[in-house]
Amino acid sequence: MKKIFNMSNPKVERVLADLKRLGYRLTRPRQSVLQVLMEADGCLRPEEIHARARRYCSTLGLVTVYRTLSLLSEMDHIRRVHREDGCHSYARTELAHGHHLICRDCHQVIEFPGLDNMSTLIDPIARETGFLVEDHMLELVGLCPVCQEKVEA
Amino acid sequence: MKKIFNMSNPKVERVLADLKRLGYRLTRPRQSVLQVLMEADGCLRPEEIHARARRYCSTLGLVTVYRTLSLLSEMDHIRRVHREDGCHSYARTELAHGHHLICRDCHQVIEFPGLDNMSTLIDPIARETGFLVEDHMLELVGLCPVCQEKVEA
DNA sequence: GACATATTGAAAATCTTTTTCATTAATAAT
DNA sequence: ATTATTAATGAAAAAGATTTTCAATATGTC
Repeated sequence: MKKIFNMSNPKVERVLADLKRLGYRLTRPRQSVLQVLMEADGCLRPEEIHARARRYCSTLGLVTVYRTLSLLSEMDHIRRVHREDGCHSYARTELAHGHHLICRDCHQVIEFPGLDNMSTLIDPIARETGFLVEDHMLELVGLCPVCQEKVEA
Repeated sequence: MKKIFNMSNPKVERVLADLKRLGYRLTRPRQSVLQVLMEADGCLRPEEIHARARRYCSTLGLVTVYRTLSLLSEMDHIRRVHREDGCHSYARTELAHGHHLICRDCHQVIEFPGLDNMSTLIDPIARETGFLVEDHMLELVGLCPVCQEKVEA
């Protein structure tokens, strides 16, 4: 299938090429979910992704959204973010990589650097405890500047 | 109601006193859940807590486990820990406080210090982004020494 | 364009967690 | 101790999120 969007987004292109490379089909439902994820500047819940992606593929089912999220996660093009309520959100790896700052009001996600500091934090702990640390998750939750004003107003 | 355990656990005692102070009743179901949480050295899922606490209170329902977990969380005697699969586990605050190191195999939780380092990590980020950081969550996931050997064996 | 089959959507199933509500039991008053 | 008050409980049902099943569909290949 040909691409369904006229204005090609380089991020989308890259993932499509990768899907193709691995032998996956470039279906309309997949492209619609991908497009939504790549044009978003924050993390989205499966339900939100479904709603938005329907604008590009009206027959899209929620199940396919889950399946696509799972596929894209495995390929590490998106990352799963844990929400306080126990559900999950997803954001493109670029945003979710490393650590993130999540606005509890607008759900905007900002990535921040600090990976170097992390290993200085983690290494001594690993040494002391004998743990083999395979992964770490740091999430800061708070209010972004815009939502702070909303609260004050 | 009188305490249901002969050997009193000081951690349990302290929470019971606090419950009493706040006007909550010291019921057998509550005491059984509390006992399980305070004698555990790791984090447990509601289902596991239910299974274990039934040994002390055979009529205990899962619903009451959830209600008690929610109450004890609010009182900050236990903390909720996010699991990779999206479910939650609970551990007494003593264990869960600050940051934790979770063994992905045996689910043991080890607390580690490093809170001081955290604010040196967080403060500059808050300054740069304008975010009001209200909470942070750092979880390290890996293999504890015992489970590392199990894998190698 | 036709074929083989990966992918899809809908419905049903799972699983965790919450809500509802009549019953039970802890506490305080007697 | 007995009784009254009402917080707390358990069972069942509801609510959500996510996964599985399966027949129908659409993609990439020949």
